[in-house]
Amino acid sequence: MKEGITISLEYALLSMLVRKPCSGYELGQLLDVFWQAKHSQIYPLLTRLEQEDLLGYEHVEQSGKPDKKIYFLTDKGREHLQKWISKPPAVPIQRDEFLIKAYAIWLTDIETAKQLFTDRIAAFEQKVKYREGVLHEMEKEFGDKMEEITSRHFGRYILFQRRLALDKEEIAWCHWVLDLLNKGKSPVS
Amino acid sequence: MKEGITISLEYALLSMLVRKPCSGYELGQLLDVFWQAKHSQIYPLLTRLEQEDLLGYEHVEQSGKPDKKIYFLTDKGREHLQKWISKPPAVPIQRDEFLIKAYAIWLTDIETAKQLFTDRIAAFEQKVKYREGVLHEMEKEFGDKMEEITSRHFGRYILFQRRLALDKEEIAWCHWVLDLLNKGKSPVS
DNA sequence: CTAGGCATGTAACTCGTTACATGATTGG
DNA sequence: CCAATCATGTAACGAGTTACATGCCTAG
Repeated sequence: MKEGITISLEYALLSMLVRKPCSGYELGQLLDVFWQAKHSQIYPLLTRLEQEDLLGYEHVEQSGKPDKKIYFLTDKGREHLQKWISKPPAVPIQRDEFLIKAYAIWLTDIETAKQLFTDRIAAFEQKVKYREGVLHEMEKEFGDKMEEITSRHFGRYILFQRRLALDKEEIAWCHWVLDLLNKGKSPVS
Repeated sequence: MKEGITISLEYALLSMLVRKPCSGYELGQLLDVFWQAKHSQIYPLLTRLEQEDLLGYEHVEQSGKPDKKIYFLTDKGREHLQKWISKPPAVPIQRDEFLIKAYAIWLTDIETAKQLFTDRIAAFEQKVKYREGVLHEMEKEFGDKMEEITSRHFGRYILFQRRLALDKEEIAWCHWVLDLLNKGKSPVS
């Protein structure tokens, strides 16, 4: 009893920690590529996973900064994660307010519409820059070793490549929409 | 007081209904392009929005099928939505278990990894087919009228184009990963 | 004859966010 | 001096899911 309360975040944490030990704080940041969670959800969950012996931790004292707990995966945790991977994944969900606004964009004037899309482009260009930076760092550090499935950096590498491609596609789409908006505006033909 | 409890789903419903009146059941299906919600969340919300005079509804009797309520947007609802559109959208979130599995894929054997990605491709090819079908229907029905921002179908059109492009990009990425997996496997060089 | 689609609703629960709480250090 | 970063935690609430409930019709 009490077992089996799933929670995908649980596996998200395990999959991060199997690559390298992290503090809860660090996990909150790294998680962002494929899952979003606030620290208020992460910390209690880490405590629970530690109590279930899926994780262990080491207390690290720091000078000038608060102390931290570095969590690592136990053998039990590794097995737990491994068994889960081959099971069929749940259907993906995406919640993006921008898309609702885009759906109802015909209600607004062209200027407001353009503003929304140019802001979107700016935001995504920031992301692209950041992803490219991370990928550049990874390449410097690991070379094409991470292109091998046996590398513990393989997963992170392919996910950053995916996000990058998707973000670029989103930008391209925004430009396409902006072109449509401009076409409608011009009083030519 | 009591005002301002946000909920993006509220605006998702309004933006659907401003295009055309729908039943709660229908909304649940149409919503899928940009927001996912179960009927147990939709029905009570529709009731609330109706009580707040943002929506009205008409009771429609059907033969062979259960009766239904066709909801429509009131002027107040339209204004409410319009005001919201120009405000900066919340940061998007995506939760996809597959990505967690992809992150930890290096833990598994190559066959399991391949299976995961080929299943993903199959699922997304289904989606692409469906989106293309919908776009085809839209083109037949409205022609390039929907490429104009003043058309009430503009939003739906651009969102389907977006989803289609993104799904295709996802498939391309999966193939790229499969290539990497095959490279590692072949005992050539 | 039974599984699935149409159609609406409520109750109980879990997942996830916001707000509260603390505190030292660094950069503008 | 104020904001941000590092670092961890709890409490209260809101958002979203699962399960319960009903009932008729159609296709395999």
